[in-house]
Amino acid sequence: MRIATWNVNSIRSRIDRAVGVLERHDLDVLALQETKCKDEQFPVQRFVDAGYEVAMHGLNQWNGVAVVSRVGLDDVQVGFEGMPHWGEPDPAAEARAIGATCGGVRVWSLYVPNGRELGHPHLDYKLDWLASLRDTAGGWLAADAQAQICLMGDWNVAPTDDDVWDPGFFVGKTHVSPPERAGFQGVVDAGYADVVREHTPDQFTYWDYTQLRFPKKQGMRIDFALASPALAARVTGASIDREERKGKGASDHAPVLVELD
DNA sequence: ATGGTCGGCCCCCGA
Repeated sequence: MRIATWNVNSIRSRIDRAVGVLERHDLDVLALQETKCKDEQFPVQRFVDAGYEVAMHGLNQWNGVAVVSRVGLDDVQVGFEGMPHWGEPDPAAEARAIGATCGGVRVWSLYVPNGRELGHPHLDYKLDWLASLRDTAGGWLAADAQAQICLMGDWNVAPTDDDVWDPGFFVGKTHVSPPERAGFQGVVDAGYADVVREHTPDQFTYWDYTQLRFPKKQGMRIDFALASPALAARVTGASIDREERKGKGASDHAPVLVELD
């Protein structure tokens, strides 16, 4: 089984590339973030034509998440228990998390709040969001230690200084601050392991569109697949599809892929 | 080379 996560930065503008990713990597499941469209605008048929089912949740031109699967798509759930919201009274309205059971694996597509800037209320929202995820996902493992769960998506956190091209550049910026790193670590401490890093040393997943960041290799590692112990035991490999970042019409993120036995 | 932001309720905001 092969699963992946990708911040697609608008599914409508990149549907050809998305189908290409599925087929090139022979993926069973793909978690998408920043779909940037309402559900009725989602190009579902293109995935159906390629042999996949889709569960999505997006209410506006921001955010938006989806799970694409060809190995079943059961028990779809939008948001998680206690998920904080921003602006909208309905937690589901933020469209930042969707989960489904695919081929026996509980897959979550997550789009962690960006935080905007240090001191901004949105950063508090981000930290609250990560804390709620930690508590809820930790609870799933407390209820079933053998659960096969993958929390994957755009975490908007670079957990170590090795995960940014120049730590000096990021002093005073979001994504690297101690509270954000603690928020990420909290989910790890709740029992979820990054199963990609060991297979992709010194690789980034995101390069800003500006300043020629990609050709200059000035990126960040902020997209992760965190697996429960039972699922982590099945991982046989992982990779980051840097090729997908190349050329006209690329997302600013690269797909992150995980192979399971 | 991969190339000088990009996407979307689009001239401004969020990432």
